[in-house]
Amino acid sequence: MSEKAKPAKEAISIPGDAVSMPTTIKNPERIASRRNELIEIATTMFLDRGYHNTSVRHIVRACSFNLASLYMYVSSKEDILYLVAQDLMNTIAKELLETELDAESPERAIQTAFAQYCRISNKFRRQIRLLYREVGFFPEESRNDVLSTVSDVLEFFEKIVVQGVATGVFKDLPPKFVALDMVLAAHAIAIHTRDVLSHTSLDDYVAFQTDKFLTLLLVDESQDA
Amino acid sequence: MSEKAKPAKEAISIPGDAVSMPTTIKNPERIASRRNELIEIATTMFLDRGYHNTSVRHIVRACSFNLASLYMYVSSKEDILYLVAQDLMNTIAKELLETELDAESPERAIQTAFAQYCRISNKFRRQIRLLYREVGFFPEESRNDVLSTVSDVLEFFEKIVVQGVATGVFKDLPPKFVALDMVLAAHAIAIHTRDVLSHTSLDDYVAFQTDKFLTLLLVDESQDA
Amino acid sequence: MSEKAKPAKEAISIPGDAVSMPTTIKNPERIASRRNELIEIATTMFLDRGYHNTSVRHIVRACSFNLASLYMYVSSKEDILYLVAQDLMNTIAKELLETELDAESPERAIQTAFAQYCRISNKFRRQIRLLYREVGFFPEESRNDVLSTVSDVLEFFEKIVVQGVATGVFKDLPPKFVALDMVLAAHAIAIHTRDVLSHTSLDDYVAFQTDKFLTLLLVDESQDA
Amino acid sequence: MSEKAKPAKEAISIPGDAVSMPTTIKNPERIASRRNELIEIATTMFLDRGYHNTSVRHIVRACSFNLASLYMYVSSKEDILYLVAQDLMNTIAKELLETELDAESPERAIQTAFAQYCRISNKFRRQIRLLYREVGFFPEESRNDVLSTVSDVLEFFEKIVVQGVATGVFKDLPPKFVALDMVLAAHAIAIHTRDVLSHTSLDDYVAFQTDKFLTLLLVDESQDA
DNA sequence: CATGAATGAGCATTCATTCAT
DNA sequence: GATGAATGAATGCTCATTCAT
Repeated sequence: MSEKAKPAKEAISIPGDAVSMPTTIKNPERIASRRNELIEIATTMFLDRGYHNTSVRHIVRACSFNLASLYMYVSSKEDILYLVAQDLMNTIAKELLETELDAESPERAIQTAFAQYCRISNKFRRQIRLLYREVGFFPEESRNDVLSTVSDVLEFFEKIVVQGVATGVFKDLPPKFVALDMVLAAHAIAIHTRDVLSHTSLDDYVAFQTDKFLTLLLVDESQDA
Repeated sequence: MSEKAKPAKEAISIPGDAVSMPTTIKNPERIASRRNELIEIATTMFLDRGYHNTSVRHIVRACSFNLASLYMYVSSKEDILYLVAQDLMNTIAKELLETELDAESPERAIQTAFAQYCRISNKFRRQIRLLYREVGFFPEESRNDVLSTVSDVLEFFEKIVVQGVATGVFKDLPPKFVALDMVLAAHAIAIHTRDVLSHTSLDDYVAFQTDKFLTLLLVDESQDA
Repeated sequence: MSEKAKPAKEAISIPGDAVSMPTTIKNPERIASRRNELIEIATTMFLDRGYHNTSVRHIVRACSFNLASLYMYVSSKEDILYLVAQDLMNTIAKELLETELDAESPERAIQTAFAQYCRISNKFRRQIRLLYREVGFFPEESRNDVLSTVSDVLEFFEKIVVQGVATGVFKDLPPKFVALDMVLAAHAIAIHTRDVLSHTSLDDYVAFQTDKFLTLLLVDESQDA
Repeated sequence: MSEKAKPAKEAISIPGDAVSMPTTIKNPERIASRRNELIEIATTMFLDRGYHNTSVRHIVRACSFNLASLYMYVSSKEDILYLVAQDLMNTIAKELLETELDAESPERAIQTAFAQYCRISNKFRRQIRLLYREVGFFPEESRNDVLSTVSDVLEFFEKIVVQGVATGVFKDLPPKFVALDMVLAAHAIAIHTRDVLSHTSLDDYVAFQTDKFLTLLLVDESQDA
């Protein structure tokens, strides 16, 4: 590499590029920056008013470019939703998947991971609500793409369970169901905020759920003693 | 009650009456029948095409009355959604609340109630999805009204847990959280159909969840002996 | 018929009714009057600027109703063109078909009919140009419908030729081709106005063409004697 | 001519040069080649989708240069249509004008010329339809320019007639009208394809028309015998 | 009480064209 | 000369809602 080479070139990730979203624009950095602006603005608006109550005009009014330009970076309103959803899922999943787990103890791994995902669910409450609401309107392909990130999250928990079972620390319960249970318990913070938080604190809820999962998973505790 | 009073008066329940939904129409039976027709027709359409892709014109085309008349019985498109949501929640809650439970055994009561609610969630998958999606857009008052029925469902489970704890059959776990867990586990059938049903049957899922809840709730049987 | 009956009821002809152009409007007279207004205004504009350069907004600005109302009487911009084309063709064909012909003499019938159609073609020059231009853009069904009126015109001439041939006054030439020739010669006044009128008068042109057709058609008179 | 002058200078004919079509570009060969590329590509598209349904973007996507460059060689979308129309007319006229005629016999000349133009009209059906449709929208100057080529075609026939009349082979009919008749009869193959071809073959039509014109033109055949 | 007809405001999208580089 | 990117203005059409009758 020469010193003058743009070393961060690889760092530019173009939103929507994964699933081939066609553009006449040549400069990838420009695409990235325009789409990112779009994502930021549209996310807020979709969160505030919902996808269907937000017009493209409304979005673009808050952008640094104009309506016709918008259509140089996305090819439909749905594309914007897709961009937003993908970004949301990525942010959420990334924050979870970066969590450092205790490789020695599945028990502690579960505790850490679940606590982390609860924290994330709490932080991204509205985003998760948006995803629950609007992903259903996606066409096949995009929906699958977005849901694949949900699968990543599920797998993250699944793997911990599988490892726990493999090392004899956890009972032999179906890992998929256990993982789903955990994800749901965390999502409930976003989706059923009232029911979760009206009577106690978030910490209490997380503590209860953690206890529950460990009780279920850990092999006979009485024998541990 | 005057002699001239219509004795069946109580039998007429006017949809939407709970939460003030103003009308200039005097005859309550007319209101009830019009609104019921509306609910029936709109429900199908919202389920098929979604709320936002269904136009008021489209709805009214299938009704026995006309567009202008519709606005004598509801005051906006949102009102129709509210009517539909309320009806859906009532149907679902009613079907659960009618379940006959074994008053003697909280264990069997839980089994019955949970199995029943899973059956309901499976039967009303699309309806539950519709509710999850659209209720968030309701204004305060209507949302609370619809969600109060969710509370009824939660309480139904809560009471069983409370009773089980009271009779010493169940461990002393927070009943609200346990109830929420159960409701979520059932809703997952509707909301996360793929994840729940792709690898096993509904029965397996229900069995797993039932086991889980009983394991959690029942006081250590081995020590009882 | 009672005296109070609306005797002219049958007289209301709804433009576009022949080919089923759906409407939510119930009152047929209203449909007729709205569509007629539309036809009158759109015809002028299509004539002035062409179909593609005339926007629905532009048309409706000159109407007594508004954009949304327009779409209660037609279902697309194309429908307007169809209405206009149909009306043009009907006007033209009607004016021709009403011509009283000398039933005794095919020779005089041809003279009268052709002269009349030349007069019409001259009067409706721009309309004929419009039809030539835009009919090609119609979808199958409407095009056939409009072209069927052209066939009526062709048949009008064809019948005269056939009768002339049958009575031995005309030579046995293919009537379809002869009729087409006549129609084309008349249309040329509209389509090739420059070439037709730049060097002589319309009368000269008509006289030339009439002579031509009679020369072609009439069986050798000199030999008859 | 200087020695350095490009000797083939005269060979480069710049499309659109006849009628002032301004350009900032200096190199005439470049203009010619760009415009020719444009003509080739746009012709296909106009033929396939019509002028109004073809966007400048669509055209340029198939070109070797880009949108902004296009506007260095033409100054509007209409210019492209003009270029195309001019080229179409030239191609058609050239193919006719190259026809070798029997200088001795006006009769055979007419036969050959008309047959040839019918062949051309059949070959270029869609092109002729395009011209009929769109030329009317041209502004004065360009229309005249395009129509002057039509005049060339008319004159081609006119001259034969004039010569026939001059040599006493043809009757003294107005040559302009006869020529127009012939051109129209040929164009009918393109414009009234259905009516011309639905009942017989092209050859029959041409034969009929040829007979017709000869019957009209040739001086008293009975006396020839 | 019912309804036929109307409408203002809005929608997503596309266009021909221009200009800074 | 070439081109990537931008943009103002318009397009056809639909919507929820209202009123005169």
